[in-house]
Amino acid sequence: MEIRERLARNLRRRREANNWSQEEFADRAGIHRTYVSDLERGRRNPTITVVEKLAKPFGVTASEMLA
Amino acid sequence: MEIRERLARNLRRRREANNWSQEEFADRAGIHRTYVSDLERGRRNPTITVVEKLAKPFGVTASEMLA
DNA sequence: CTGTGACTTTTAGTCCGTC
DNA sequence: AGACGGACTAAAAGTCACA
Repeated sequence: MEIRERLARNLRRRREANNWSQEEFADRAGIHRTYVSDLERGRRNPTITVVEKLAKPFGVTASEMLA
Repeated sequence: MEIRERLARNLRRRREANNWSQEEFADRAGIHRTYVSDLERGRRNPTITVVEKLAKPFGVTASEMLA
């Protein structure tokens, strides 16, 4: 699943760029810690509203998270 | 739900630009006709793999469908 | 051709952990 | 700090008959 990989890499890259742990990011994004872990490993197929939540702490759009 | 609206409009706009009925587009995308109807009215919260399916017939990326 | 309600199956997403 | 598992609930996937 190509697109999941792309999201996974974007997420991890941006989170590490901000020096946030998965847990800290999860809190900021309002999602669960274990879910962030799964997403970064491309194990999940999130909905677009979740992608929007992921985008918010970075101040980017959902579209950019999938680019 | 902001992002669902954005997807809905992009989808309808692009489908009509190609002069495809919902049914014809559904066939091309490999999803059900009524699901397309729901999506264009913002009634569904699709996963990113569905967004990818929607993007394919237009030859664009999933990211562009959410832009 | 498209909208809609109802429906069943599948999976998204949470929460408890351990390694 | 993060990977990973099990069990659970909420919601999405996917389809249909009919307006």
